[in-house]
Amino acid sequence: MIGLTMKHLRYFEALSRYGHFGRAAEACGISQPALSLQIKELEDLLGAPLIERSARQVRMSGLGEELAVRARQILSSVDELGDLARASSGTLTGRLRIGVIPTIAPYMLPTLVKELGARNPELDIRLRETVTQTLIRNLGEGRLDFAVVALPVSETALHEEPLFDEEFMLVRSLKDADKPVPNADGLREMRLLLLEEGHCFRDQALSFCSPTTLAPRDLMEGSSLSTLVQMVGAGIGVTLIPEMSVATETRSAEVSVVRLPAPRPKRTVGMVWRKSSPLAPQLNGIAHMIRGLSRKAA
Amino acid sequence: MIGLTMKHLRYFEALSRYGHFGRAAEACGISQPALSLQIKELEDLLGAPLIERSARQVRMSGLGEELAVRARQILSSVDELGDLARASSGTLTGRLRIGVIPTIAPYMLPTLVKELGARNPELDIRLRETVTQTLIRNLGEGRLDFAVVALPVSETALHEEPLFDEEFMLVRSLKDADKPVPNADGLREMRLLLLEEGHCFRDQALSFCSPTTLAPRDLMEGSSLSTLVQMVGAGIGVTLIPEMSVATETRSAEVSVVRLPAPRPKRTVGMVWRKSSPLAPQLNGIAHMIRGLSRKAA
DNA sequence: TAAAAATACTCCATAGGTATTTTAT
DNA sequence: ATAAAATACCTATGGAGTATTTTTA
Repeated sequence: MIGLTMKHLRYFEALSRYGHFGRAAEACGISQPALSLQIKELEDLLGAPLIERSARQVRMSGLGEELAVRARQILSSVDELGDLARASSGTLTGRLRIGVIPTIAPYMLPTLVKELGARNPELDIRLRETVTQTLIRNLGEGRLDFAVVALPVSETALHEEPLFDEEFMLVRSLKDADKPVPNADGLREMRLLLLEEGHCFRDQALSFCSPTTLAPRDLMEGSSLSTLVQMVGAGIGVTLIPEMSVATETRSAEVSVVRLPAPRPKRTVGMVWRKSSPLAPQLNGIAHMIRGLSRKAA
Repeated sequence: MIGLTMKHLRYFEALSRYGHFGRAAEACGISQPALSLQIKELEDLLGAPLIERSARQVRMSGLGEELAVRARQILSSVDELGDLARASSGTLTGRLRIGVIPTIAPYMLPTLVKELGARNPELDIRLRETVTQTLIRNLGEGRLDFAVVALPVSETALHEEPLFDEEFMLVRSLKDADKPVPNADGLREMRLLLLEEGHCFRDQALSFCSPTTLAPRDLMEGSSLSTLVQMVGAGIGVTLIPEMSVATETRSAEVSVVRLPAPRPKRTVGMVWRKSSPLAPQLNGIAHMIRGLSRKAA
């Protein structure tokens, strides 16, 4: 493919993403005709139509779809070259894009960002908080440098670096504080407050209460651990929260927190990054640092 | 990595390959200063030195080595985009680069090329005959579209498509034609003629005669099956050759060819190609065609 | 008729050429 | 002294802009 340029790929990728010449051109910071021309040139180069032009909508041809996928891979590899160069300087510099799931972010980010910033003053830290599924996709697309999630994620292209295990704690109303601590069977009889669909912590908590597909008798949903704890405080039910969130979430709530009996539910918190990431040595360093921090906190 | 172009990668890849600005420039079809400029620009872009300039020799820095590897991968992915487009036309067109090992090439290529050419008049067939190891490397580098070798090759990036199994035949002097057919143990007592190092067929034949590391008592080497058979004809020893070569190689030689007793040595002949190859459907078609040809020949 | 893509043209940034200088052996 | 890379300078290709036309829902 002599004659093919990065611009061809960049512009075509944008077109496939937006499905609109004008929008794609804007995203690329060029004019619509400029993009049109480059796309046409790309089609000439490949000798086959990439989009079905019906003047009102942009539809990818089969070849176009396939090319878009490959173009994304190539562009992501190219972007990694920049990381490679920055990583070679040894120290962590430039931009670092971190993704964290919502049930970890509020409790870990403050110390993590503070430490990272202190040790690498040059570092431009960008954060993204969303569910595991989205983080994994973003990693694959090269839009994140690493993510902190509950392991395993089981993606062959990603490296998993365990950080620490942590138990789930039972949160219940103060007036239940004297009652015996329930086991998994007991929990199933209570009104259990859970995060909404999409959060892995919801699934982990559920799988503890009902290893089978049997759902707990009564179940309510909230969108953050904070909300759940507040609801418990209001006497609406009980919930499970990870150990690291206890200090923050129960500070302003009138609730009782107890450790559950064995088999104690737990999750493994870890970092994940692309196996191809040139930042691997630095990321391992960060993992080491986090382990140090969590040991100090414990 | 905004601003990075294919040219940067192409030129740098050439420089890393030739280790010489002038030679690399020539290979790229540009002048030496033009290449110098592009390399310098690439270094500025990445913000780090890629080569150690000591005026008399070009040495890659650590970063340079790593970049060269990644550049090769990217360029090879880019080259595949061209195949993708050609493949989308359904029929096999353009250039098809085939690699075949020496113990298959002379017996299979004539019919293969004839059939392929007949069915795809537009096809520009390029051939390369060399040992498996080199073919595999060439495949990985994107310099071949597929190869015909003895399976398995066990490369995770490559797809293996078995074509047929074939036995090894014993070739001995005409004056031994009446003697009983030796087994593996018997073979070890004879003077065995083998291909020189590097040919997988040599290893396959050896492993039959001496499953342990025990080498046969007496061993001589030749550089082609043809030579080996001629040597046998001259009464120098015995040798093993694959079934497909029997017709060709024994036509002009005064030798006796017999099938060996069980466990009969055999090899699996198959095609291999990059799992990412867009030509996969067409290559499967070729595999199908070859199976048909070999059935007819049998 | 209105929104979106394709054409027409103009301009300038830059890739690449030739000629030359610098550098290290 | 010489081979090889860097520098200087010039040219021309083509990428991108604005203005406009074509297309079809």
